[in-house]
Amino acid sequence: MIQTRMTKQRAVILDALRHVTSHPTADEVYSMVRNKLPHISLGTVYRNLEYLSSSGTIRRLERAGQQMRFDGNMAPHQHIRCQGCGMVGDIFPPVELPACTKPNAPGFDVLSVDIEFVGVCHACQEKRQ
Amino acid sequence: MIQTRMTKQRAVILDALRHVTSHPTADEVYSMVRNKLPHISLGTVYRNLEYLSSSGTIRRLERAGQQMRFDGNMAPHQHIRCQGCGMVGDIFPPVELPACTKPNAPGFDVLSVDIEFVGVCHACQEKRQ
DNA sequence: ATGCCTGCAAAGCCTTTGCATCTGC
DNA sequence: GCAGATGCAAAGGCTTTGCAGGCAT
Repeated sequence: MIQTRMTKQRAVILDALRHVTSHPTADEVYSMVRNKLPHISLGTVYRNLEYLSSSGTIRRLERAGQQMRFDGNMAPHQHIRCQGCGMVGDIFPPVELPACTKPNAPGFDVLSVDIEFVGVCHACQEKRQ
Repeated sequence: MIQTRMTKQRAVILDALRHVTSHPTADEVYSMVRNKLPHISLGTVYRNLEYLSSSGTIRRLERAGQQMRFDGNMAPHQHIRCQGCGMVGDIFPPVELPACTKPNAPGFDVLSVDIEFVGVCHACQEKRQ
């Protein structure tokens, strides 16, 4: 990617993500930034989220079957996802596998581990009672 | 869900998943079973995969912003996903977090951990050279 | 015989993309 | 000025769903 220009749209999107801990979806980012940029398009939001995440400025949380979510916090941490509503919370500090862990993965070169927790948020717990 | 009938379609889908270690996507399952049931519809495949996974007969792998994949192997194991092509391999035995691990997840009741590895499969390694 | 299940096709949802225009550098 | 970026809208890919008929129990 050759994109380098800090346009108004990109700056506002990045700023919005950094001032929030809610791990918003693309359309949530879209409505967040429309307060400041009423004419921004959803396509632009997607293009910037794609650029920012693949350049390592933000994190993309991707789970198939659900929407992608984005995180402006680059400090090392993990996530927990609510089984009921999909809401994502932060786990800090991150938990680690024992240092000596070597997964048995024939046919692959292991690059990294991805640890995510599954839980129920308080709002969804109340709904269940 | 009230579905209980072992239809020909459901039996063939389940059988196909159990005789394969490739973690196929829904459309891969579709083409696998069309050998035996040429007139099966993709909708039926999706409905059965949904039923079988939510009844705990098969596993649904939903991670990484790609298509859902399905796994007929219910023995405890983990997965590694190729960064390049999305292929999924098995990790056996599963690696574990230290028994005393308690993630700091304010606002959530933790239910489980989801550990997945990221790597590169041999085919994709050769492409990169 | 009943109502769960299927095939077909259309719709839904999220995301990507083509194109003309605009703008940061 | 020019290539990168935008807005708009259409298209794309995967998944779900409505409906009428079919089949397992």
